[in-house]
Order: sequence, then structure tokens, then C-alpha cells
Amino acid sequence: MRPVGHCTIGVLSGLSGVGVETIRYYEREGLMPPPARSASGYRMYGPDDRSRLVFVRRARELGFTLDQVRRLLDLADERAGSCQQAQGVAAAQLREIRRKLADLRRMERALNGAVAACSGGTMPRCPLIEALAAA
Amino acid sequence: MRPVGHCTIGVLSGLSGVGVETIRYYEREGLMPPPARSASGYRMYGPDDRSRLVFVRRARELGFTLDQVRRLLDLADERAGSCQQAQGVAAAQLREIRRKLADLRRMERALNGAVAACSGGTMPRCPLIEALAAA
DNA sequence: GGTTGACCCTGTAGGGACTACAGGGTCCAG
DNA sequence: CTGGACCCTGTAGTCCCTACAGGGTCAACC
Ligand SMILES: [Zn+2]
Ligand SMILES: [Zn+2]
Ligand SMILES: [Zn+2]
Ligand SMILES: [Zn+2]
Repeated sequence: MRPVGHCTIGVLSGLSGVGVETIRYYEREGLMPPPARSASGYRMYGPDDRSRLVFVRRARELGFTLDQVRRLLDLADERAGSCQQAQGVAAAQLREIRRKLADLRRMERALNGAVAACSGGTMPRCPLIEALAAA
Repeated sequence: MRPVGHCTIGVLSGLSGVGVETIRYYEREGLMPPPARSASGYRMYGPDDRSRLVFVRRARELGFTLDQVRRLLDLADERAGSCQQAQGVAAAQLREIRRKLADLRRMERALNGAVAACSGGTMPRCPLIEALAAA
């Protein structure tokens, strides 16, 4: 019942916001199924492919790894008992994001302090450099 | 006038908190100078090497790329008129960190909302999954 | 004096998630 | 019928390490 694919990889790229080379990479990695091919071997995509690819893009934008995206796609395909597992994957990613946020906040504070201490003039010794060198 | 190197790569690794393989990698990449060698070919490091390596580690912890670290090291070596350039490098990195912080905060909000919407039970359709799939 | 075992050496390959060719083939508009 | 935009496969590069593989060296212990 799926309509046969009717757009090329370049058009799909425009529609989904995912680069052409990246789409082919996702296919190699098993995130996107091998699409139908035209007589001359061109990949031909249908609406299902577009939905799936947008799903992947959104998940990547939220920082999920390709492995996590694969798992989420499996769960989305199954459509049964998926909720708890999906929540597990998302919660893990949320923890990871919060860890990175804490790291970046620390980095921001430290670097901001060092940049503020440096006047930007031609002083012989730069407090910015010294902040990195000193104990 | 530099004292001849007197510690091995493993000891330097312990002193600096940088892995042995990473130190050799930094040498290949030109961040660390080729050290003196013992009669049997072991790398022998002195206090200057240790300072330099700690500098690299600190800069990496603040998110500078190896290229940026190279530039900062050059400026630190020159010890003249470096301030403005060092501030430029650091300011660029600070902008980058703030960009990443904004990204992560957006991700955290979105993902937190999705996880909260998902009860974790065995409902037929998971709002978390749908948030990724829907427009 | 021999034998562990921890260390050191070089060189190469892997990882994650792309990205960029190189060297071709296809399609369509002018 | 020709130019240029698209598509194909396959391979190699990016960044920053990390992990071998296959050796050599050194100090301690029995
Ligand atoms: Zn300064
Ligand atoms: Zn759910
Ligand atoms: Zn070409
Ligand atoms: Zn070995």
C-alpha cells in the first residue's frame, strides 16, 4: 500500500534539511532503509522515508547518538510496549545533556574570568595566558 | 641552562594528568617538542615539559581546539605583544561555548518536556516518540 | 642468574558522525 | 547536441584521542 517513491535524494535533502551525503551515510548505517531505485539506479524516496528522516534529524538535534536514534526508531516501528524503553533512552540523554551543561557552565565562568582579567593591551605578561600556565 | 630531562613518559603522565598515548600524540601533532631520549630510547622529560603539558591540559579543559592551543602556546612562547591575539582566541572560544550553552539549554527544555509528557506506562502512542515524528 | 611484570618503543587501526573528493553516469533545457 | 546540474560508488579525510600488536628495557624478587 505504500506509494512507490517519487522524489530523488536531492529533493529529499531539501525537504528534510539533511545533506545528500548524510542521507546516504544513514542508509549505510541502517537508519534509513534502502530506497526504491529508478531504472537508471537513482534512489527514489516516498513520504514514509521523508517522515523517518525528519524523525532522525529531530532526534539528532536533541543530541541523541545514532545508536539511540536507532533504538527510538525501532520502538516507533514496533508501536507496542515502547513507552517505558523510549523514556529510558530519553532520560539517559537528558542526564547526558545536563552533564554537558554543567561542564560548559564551568568552562564559561573560568574563561570569562580569564578574558576579563586580560586588558587586551601590550602588557609583558598576560593574565589570560598565566591562568592557563599557573597552578 | 635547562636541566636535562629526568622523568619518563609514565611519570609525566601521572604528574600532568594526561595519558601516555595522548602525550605521544601531542608530540606527533607538534604541541609538545620532541623530548630528550635515554640511552635505550626512552623519552625523558624535564620541568618545562611538565609546565607546557599542564598548559595544554588546562586549555583543552576550557574547550580550546588543538589548533587554538597551538596558537596560545606560540603566543606564550613569544612573550611580546601577545595579549591582543590571545584575547582574540579566547574570545572566539567564549563565543563558541556560549553558542553551545544556548543549544544545550534549548535541547534540555525540549527533551525535558517530552520526557515529562511520556508517562512511561504502556500507552498505545507515546508522546515522546510523537514529538520527534510530528511537524 | 633467571624470570616475572611493569614499563617503554614504533606503527597502525578504530571510533562517531559526518564531509569531501574522484571518477564516472544521467537528465533536461536551451 | 551540449552544458551544467544532478546522481552513482567507493574511498579518504576530519577531530581528538584510544587501543592494540609486536616488540625492547628495566628493576625487583627468588
Ligand atoms: Zn592578556
Ligand atoms: Zn511515552
Ligand atoms: Zn566528478
Ligand atoms: Zn606486547
